[in-house]
Amino acid sequence: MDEQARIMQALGGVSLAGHSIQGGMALPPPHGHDGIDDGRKQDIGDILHQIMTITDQSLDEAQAKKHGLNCHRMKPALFSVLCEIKEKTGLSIRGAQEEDPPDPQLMRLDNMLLAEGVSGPEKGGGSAAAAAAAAASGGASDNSIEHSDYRAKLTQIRQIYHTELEKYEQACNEFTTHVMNLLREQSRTRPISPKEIERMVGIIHRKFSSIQMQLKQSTCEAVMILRSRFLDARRKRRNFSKQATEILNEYFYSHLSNPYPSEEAKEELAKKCSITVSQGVGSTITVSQVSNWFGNKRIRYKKNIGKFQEEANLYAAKTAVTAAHAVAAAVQNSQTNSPTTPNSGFQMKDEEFQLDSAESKNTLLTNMFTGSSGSFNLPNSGDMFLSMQSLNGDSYQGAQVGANVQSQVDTLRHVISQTAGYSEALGGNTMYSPHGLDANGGWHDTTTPSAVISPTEGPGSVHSDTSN
DNA sequence: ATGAATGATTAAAC
DNA sequence: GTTTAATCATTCAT
Repeated sequence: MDEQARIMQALGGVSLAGHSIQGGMALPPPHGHDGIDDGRKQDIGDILHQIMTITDQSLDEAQAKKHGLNCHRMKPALFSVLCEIKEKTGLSIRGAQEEDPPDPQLMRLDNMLLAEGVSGPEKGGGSAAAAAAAAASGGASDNSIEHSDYRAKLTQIRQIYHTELEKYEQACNEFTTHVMNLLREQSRTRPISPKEIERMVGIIHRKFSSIQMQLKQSTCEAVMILRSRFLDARRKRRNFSKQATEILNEYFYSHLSNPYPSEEAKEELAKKCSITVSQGVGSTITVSQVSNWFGNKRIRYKKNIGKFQEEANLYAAKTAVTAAHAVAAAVQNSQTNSPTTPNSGFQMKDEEFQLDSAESKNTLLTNMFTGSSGSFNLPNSGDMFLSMQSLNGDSYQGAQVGANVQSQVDTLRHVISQTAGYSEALGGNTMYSPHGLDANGGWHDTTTPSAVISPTEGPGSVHSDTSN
């Protein structure tokens, strides 16, 4: 009967997933031993000794001894004596220790695991299914794509938790069965009431549930760590790629008078930024990230305009090239083409000037406006600004090119105004307020005349709907 | 190591 | 819902 051996092994210590059950698991000593006077009868002493040591014997030995024990002539007498003693000592389970009070900490852990979706009903199948589902719905919701990684990891934890829990449960049942068998067997040689067995089972279950609590505890910890690492995105903040920042800055400085991109514009910016960065490790940039960026940018720009002047000039000049080119194209177009078909001229590919004239025009414009020496003062910046405005508002009113150019007017305006105030700002006086910012520091509503919606856009531009 | 830059979060206001 | 202002936490540059 190898069951005996297995019980012995089980009693020696149960090892589960690294946790070993030690101490407290041993069977309680048979009751009433200390009630017997020493050396009452040699036979009894022998039998007791055999009972005590039977578990140490090998299988065959034990089998033989047990047989001998059961056939011993004194056995019935000893049994009744043991029964009597046991009754007298009255150790027969008092109160059965009431039902274990629900441990508040255990309840807390249970609740948390349930709330985290670790111990609750399985939703979404396996980890792969969950991840796939998250990825599938990613296009619709930013949340799920952001948290798909988190969910995958959570499912992992959940799986580990469940398998471990099952293992514990199984081991607990196995162990209980073994102990019960052992006790039943022993009940033939010593008196054991069903109550006692019940109590033993209770003890075993308590031991195992304390181990389960450890498991729950560590699972909770794991979930907490996961939470803090994944849900708090600040922990894994990555800087945007150079290109993405450039795109965002371009938009910002070319819409300086009203740097509040519409939802649509944000989406487009996010798409653009994501495309340009798609190859790299850099995460795709979401609409909410664009919103964050603009929020940060606005407040930081406003807070310390001086610090952003260089950058502003850079981007303003950069887009000013586009604007200038657009204007030039428009002018040329209006001169050479029929005003009724301005589009054909305006849609002239940007690659042209980006290839052959971007460099020269860029430096030209930059030098012209900002003055490479840094001391160049634009005496008639206001005139230039006005001329620009009239260019846009009057000469081409009604023509769609004017609408398109409008979005660049901010840029030119900015370059001009920034240039005008450049030395002052560098001197530490940041009192000067650039166009688009009112005295209170708010972006006033520059009433852009019907020009905000541009039906024809250059390849590099983002749909700019400044209404709203 | 240290401070600046920067993306994200938060509360409060609209 | 969005925006502002303050703040946090990380990354980058020195």
